[in-house]
Amino acid sequence: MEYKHSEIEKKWQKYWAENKTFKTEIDNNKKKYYVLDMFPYPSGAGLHVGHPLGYIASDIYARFMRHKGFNVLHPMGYDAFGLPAEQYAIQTGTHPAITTEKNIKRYREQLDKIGFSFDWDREVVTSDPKYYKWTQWVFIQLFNSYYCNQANSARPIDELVEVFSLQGTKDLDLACTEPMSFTADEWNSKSEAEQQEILMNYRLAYLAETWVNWCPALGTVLANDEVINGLSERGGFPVERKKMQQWILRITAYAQRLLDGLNTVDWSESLKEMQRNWIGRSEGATVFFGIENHPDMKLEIFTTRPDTLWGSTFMVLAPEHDYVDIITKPENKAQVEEYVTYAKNRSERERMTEVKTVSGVFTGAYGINPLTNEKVPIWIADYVLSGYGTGAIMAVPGHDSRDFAFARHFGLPVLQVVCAPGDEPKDTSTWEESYDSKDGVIINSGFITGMNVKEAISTVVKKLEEMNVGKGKINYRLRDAIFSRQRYWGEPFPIYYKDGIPYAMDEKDLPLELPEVDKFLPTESGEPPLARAKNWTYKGYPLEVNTMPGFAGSSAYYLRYMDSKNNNELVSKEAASYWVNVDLYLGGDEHASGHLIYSRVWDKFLFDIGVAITEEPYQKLINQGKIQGRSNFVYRINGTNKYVSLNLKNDYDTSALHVDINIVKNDELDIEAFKKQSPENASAEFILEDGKYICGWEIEKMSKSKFNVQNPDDLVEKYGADTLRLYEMFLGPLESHKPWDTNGIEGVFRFLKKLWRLYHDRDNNFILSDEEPTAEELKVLHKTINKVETDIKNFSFNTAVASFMIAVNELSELKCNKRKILDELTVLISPYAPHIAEELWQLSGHDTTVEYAAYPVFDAKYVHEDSFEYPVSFNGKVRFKINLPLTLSQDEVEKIVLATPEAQKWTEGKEVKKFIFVPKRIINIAVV
RNA sequence: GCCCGAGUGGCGGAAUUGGUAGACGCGUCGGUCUCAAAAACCGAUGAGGAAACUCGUGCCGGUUCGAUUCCGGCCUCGGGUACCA
Repeated sequence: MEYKHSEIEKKWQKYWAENKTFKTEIDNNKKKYYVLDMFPYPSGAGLHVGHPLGYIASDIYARFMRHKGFNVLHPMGYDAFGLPAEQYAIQTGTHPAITTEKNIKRYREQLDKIGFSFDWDREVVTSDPKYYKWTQWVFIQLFNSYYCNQANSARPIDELVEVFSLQGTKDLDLACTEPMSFTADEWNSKSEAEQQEILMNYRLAYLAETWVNWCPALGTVLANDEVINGLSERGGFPVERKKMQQWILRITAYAQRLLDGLNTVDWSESLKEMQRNWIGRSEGATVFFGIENHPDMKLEIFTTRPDTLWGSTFMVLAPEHDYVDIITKPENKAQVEEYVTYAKNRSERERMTEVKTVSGVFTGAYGINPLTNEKVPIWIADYVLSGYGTGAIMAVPGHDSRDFAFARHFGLPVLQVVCAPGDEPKDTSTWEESYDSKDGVIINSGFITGMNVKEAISTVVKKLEEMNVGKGKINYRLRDAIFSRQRYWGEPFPIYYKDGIPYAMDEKDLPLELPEVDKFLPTESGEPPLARAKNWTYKGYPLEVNTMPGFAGSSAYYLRYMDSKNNNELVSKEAASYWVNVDLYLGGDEHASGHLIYSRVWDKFLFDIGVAITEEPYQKLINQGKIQGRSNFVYRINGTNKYVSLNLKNDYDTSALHVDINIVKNDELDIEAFKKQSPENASAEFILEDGKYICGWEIEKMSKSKFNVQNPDDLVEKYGADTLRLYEMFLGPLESHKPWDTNGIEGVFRFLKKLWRLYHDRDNNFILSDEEPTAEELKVLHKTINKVETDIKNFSFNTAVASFMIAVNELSELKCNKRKILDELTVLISPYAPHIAEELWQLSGHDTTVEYAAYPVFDAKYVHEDSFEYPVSFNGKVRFKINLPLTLSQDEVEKIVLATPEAQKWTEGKEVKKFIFVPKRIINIAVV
């Protein structure tokens, strides 16, 4: 009568491993399906129950699709480069490779216990030279490429060299750092060093001096997505702006394609929106203003509202703008310098928190509006950012809230040039806010007066272009990605310096392995740790001492899984053509502006150079919710060693203390276990309610210090992997964030015991009846099959678990232990609880015939007792039995079924809305 | 501020295109078995009411024979983002 989960689970895990049950090969007779999890960073803390949530869901889907006859690729690996192992190395001297290997081993043990159907033969580890050889290879390709805006594709840099030597920059539209223009003759007369410097302006991986996010505490620079509110994402340390020479990826070249691609993928609307915001496309125009007393200079500004040119009453430069020194009048110099110094010394964080403070200073200079020839004062203010647009704006206080606040603060004039539809122009001195809306009619604006805003914008842009004082322009918020880290534990750059000029290593010399160093710290002169390595040279030239950032190794790993053992190519044409891209990708939404952007850029680049087959790497993406911690508290009466139960604590003066959730069950404290925890606890006294000590609880982040970390191994040991799998799914919708709470796990465990008992007698002998199931029993089965399949397809894994429970309850009530029911039930449940399913399947023997049952759905009227009618859909009572290949989709099955004489006879004269198909015997579980 | 998302019993959460709100599980209460406990099983469990019945899906209003679902206006809580011109 006993369900021995640990015996069963060990047996099947061993069987799967020994038989390589889940090993996947290219099979052109089967349709492919690629299920991928975001691979984990193997941290020293091991897995907690939050990690497997997504893995369980993807495993269920992978197993389900295998049953459906697909050739499923479901790999796993490790994102193994990262800060924690390096910081541990700095503290202890242990090489990060050793720490990483140890952690990976632990992760693997933990993962294996949960019974995942990963093809471990395809495992990748980003810190393995065999793997990062290809990360370095991609970097070389990026270095050797430029982006042609006309072709909208990356191209080999050699091609550009040839073009330059023939026509210079004439007729070219290239993604670049700074616009350049030169003739073929000029190019040809330049030295090697000069030419290389120019090429750097166009390479997709380039070296440049820029403002970076420098984190002194971590001793490295960070990418924009690694900085949150002015603090480092990892560790929460302050981040400063600093000008440094860094490797950068020209991801902005792909901005538009990143945006367009979002329309072709099946991602959640919120995630797509996050990416759209991060890319931040805005359409507008650049306009050249004249500068009084500087006839040879033009001040370029960017605006999204060229229609408001007549309403511009002043201009603003960012404090870092190059023109500040040049145009400032001598009498304003002192004030301007003071302001620039003030602005420079404000940290990013201060600047962010003091957004509402208006500050600025007048330069004494005037700009000249190219359309109106009006003179407008030029100010300096830090609400204009040097990094966006041109670092200079024309201020239109009447129609921009920030300009409005500035104008009011400094008493600058406000003009109205747009009028709300159906409204009369109003005296701007009475305005309390600007009219920012684009819905309106232009007034007081020369030749565009009377037009609507949209019309006016295009008319002005046309005019600006005619007059050669501006042009239409699209700006993106997206910035190029800083790609250097001053760290040891990352991929070395395959770059060496000859006379200070960077060159890519020969591909055949890859991988460039990480060198040994005596310490994992920067050198005394502040150079990155790799500068400590002896003989860190290539062909006698010094090698790059920075390493690549965390996102390097994770940007193309999905391609590598397709062909992970291939030592000659990142991925073979054959493998890439068969597997194409990821059909289902599961992971957290914290990667929206990092990994999921970089990875898409790499894929597009690899597509451009003919390695990847599609432009989008991840077709469908699901963000599983984070599992939060649920802490338990005990209440100690202040100044005593007495603890009072939750509902009585208001009668006392108490302090809440975290208590280890592992000694609390359903919020009831295990007093004996508590006493054993420490000598102090041993003498504790308790004030109980109803003979129990009830703990309080709160939702917090899962962390060791809060004693609320739930380790999956303990649960697997106690309840088994099948219970854990079912319970994690049962917890709630996959995508919502939810606290971990073991309060309900017993219910799921009970369900599995019940399932086991359905086919076992009191002495734990397997019992099975060969009788034909009754109509009632079949109804239970088919209802469940239908519901569970629909749920899995909708990724509604929690409701599917409920259906299993209902089915087993009903079958228990019917005392049904029929073979036919068991066979199908086992297959159905196996994605969720594979171990028990395998065991029951084996005990019962199997049958692999495939048969579809088709239920026509038609409209009918339901007559309510209150005598009104409403339409409903009913499942038809007639059903078809047709033997068809498993690989067919529902649509294909429908087509075939509808063509049969049987179906035509039945559907005659009836309005059949759709058919529901239930594949009966699905497939042998283990041996795929 | 802006952009998303969500508010349903004591708790986690269910409810095809509007159609018996609260599936399933936890907890609680009662019972069976037992010397007893554990395990297991059975029953009850949104609120009020003896009952018939009434009220109930954040709040207010609307559409409808009928609204958790659709529309308008608010409130609250999450998440993202932030002087992007």
